[in-house]
Amino acid sequence: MLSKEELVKLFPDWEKGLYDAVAEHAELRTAKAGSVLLKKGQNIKSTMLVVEGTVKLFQENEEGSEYFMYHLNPGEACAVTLVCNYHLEQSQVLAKAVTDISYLAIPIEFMDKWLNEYKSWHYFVIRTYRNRYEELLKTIHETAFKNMDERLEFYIKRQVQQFGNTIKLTHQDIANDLNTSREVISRLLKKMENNGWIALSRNSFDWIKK
Amino acid sequence: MLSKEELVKLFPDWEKGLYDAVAEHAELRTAKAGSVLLKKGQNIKSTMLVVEGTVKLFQENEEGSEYFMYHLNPGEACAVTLVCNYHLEQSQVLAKAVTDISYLAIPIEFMDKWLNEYKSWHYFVIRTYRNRYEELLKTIHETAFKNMDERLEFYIKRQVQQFGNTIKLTHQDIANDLNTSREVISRLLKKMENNGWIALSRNSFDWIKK
DNA sequence: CTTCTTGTGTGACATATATTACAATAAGCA
DNA sequence: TGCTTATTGTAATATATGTCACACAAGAAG
Repeated sequence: MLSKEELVKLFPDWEKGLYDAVAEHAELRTAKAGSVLLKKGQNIKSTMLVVEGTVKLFQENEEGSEYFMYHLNPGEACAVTLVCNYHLEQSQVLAKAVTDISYLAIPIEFMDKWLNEYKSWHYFVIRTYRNRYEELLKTIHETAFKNMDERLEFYIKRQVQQFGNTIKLTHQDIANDLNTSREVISRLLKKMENNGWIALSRNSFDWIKK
Repeated sequence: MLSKEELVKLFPDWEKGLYDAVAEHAELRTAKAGSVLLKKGQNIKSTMLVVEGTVKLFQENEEGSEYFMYHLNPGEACAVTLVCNYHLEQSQVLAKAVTDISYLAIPIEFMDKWLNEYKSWHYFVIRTYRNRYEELLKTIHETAFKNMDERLEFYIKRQVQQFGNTIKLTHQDIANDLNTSREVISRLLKKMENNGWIALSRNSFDWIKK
């Protein structure tokens, strides 16, 4: 398990007893970059709190296409797994590790209990939902109003904010995240390069726009 | 104000003191069908709990285009206005009355206070966020993966669920909600009529598919 | 070095949706 | 009643995106 100091660093607003409860009942797990943490339709058995690395959240459709929604970073929780006490809830989303990650897994039976016992947990849950709700609003805004060139630009900027100016993704990766085809992304990236926004190479490119 | 009985009916899971607090501090307001309750960018001064009628929530873009996300019904709250205590938060969404409505307006200074004092309010806030989060997921699913014909079908079905088989909207209304053009909607509705799904008339149509 | 696999570039074409233009009709009102 | 306006129908055309086909290049594997 993590030391109390590490927990405090990641989750600064919790109360004392909550750190102890987490230390006692959470399991520290790791996952390799690219691995699937939660599938759509899967029964939720535990809550996930990110400790290290980055997680990507997707909407998934019937044919298995994925649509990128937002990132989860250390200190953040997967909203969908936070409140699923009563109902045997199934996940509506797909979660994947982008990098190698470690996370705390807490059996969902504690969720209801902790909501009752720890005010700071309650606030944590609300803050998590609020933040994710706002991320979804942004995603809807892009998807509903913008053309692919602008959506790609927004997507790249999110990547830059997460990982820095070098984006280590293939055109196919991006196409999957935006639910379009590789050719469309290749063409638009080429246009961005001509505009001096990016420098293309194989398997990656750099955001160089000032 | 509403009687305690009416409050209990609308919000069955609250604790005793919360009904009293609401009775004391909430203001019962009304608004005409079509009126704007909350604009994007507007400072949030009070929380809205729907008492009667239906409210529509939109995403709004820079040019003032609107994109329909979901309905709010009696007993439901506008998520974005629920947690905005600290920051002088601005609304990210647009809310409009679909029908004549009445609602409870509670000054936001009580939000933080009540979170501290009433466990049932805390649960109410979490449940609200969770439900709205799930509505947004559905909206993203439609927008990201489906073509306009399927999105229109989904849209109509939501209307039917809300208001029954007769949909009192012009083609232009629907086009605005789906961020497309009137002609597209007219063509698709005509196709649905040919398929025997709907019966068109002026200013309204009926869902007749079995 | 050669071969194979994966990623990228690009043209041609198909399709979905957006835009423009205009006619026809029902509803509302003077 | 007749005029006016809002709504609907529909064709022609433009644009954005999706699909197919194929060439070529960079790395990986042998």
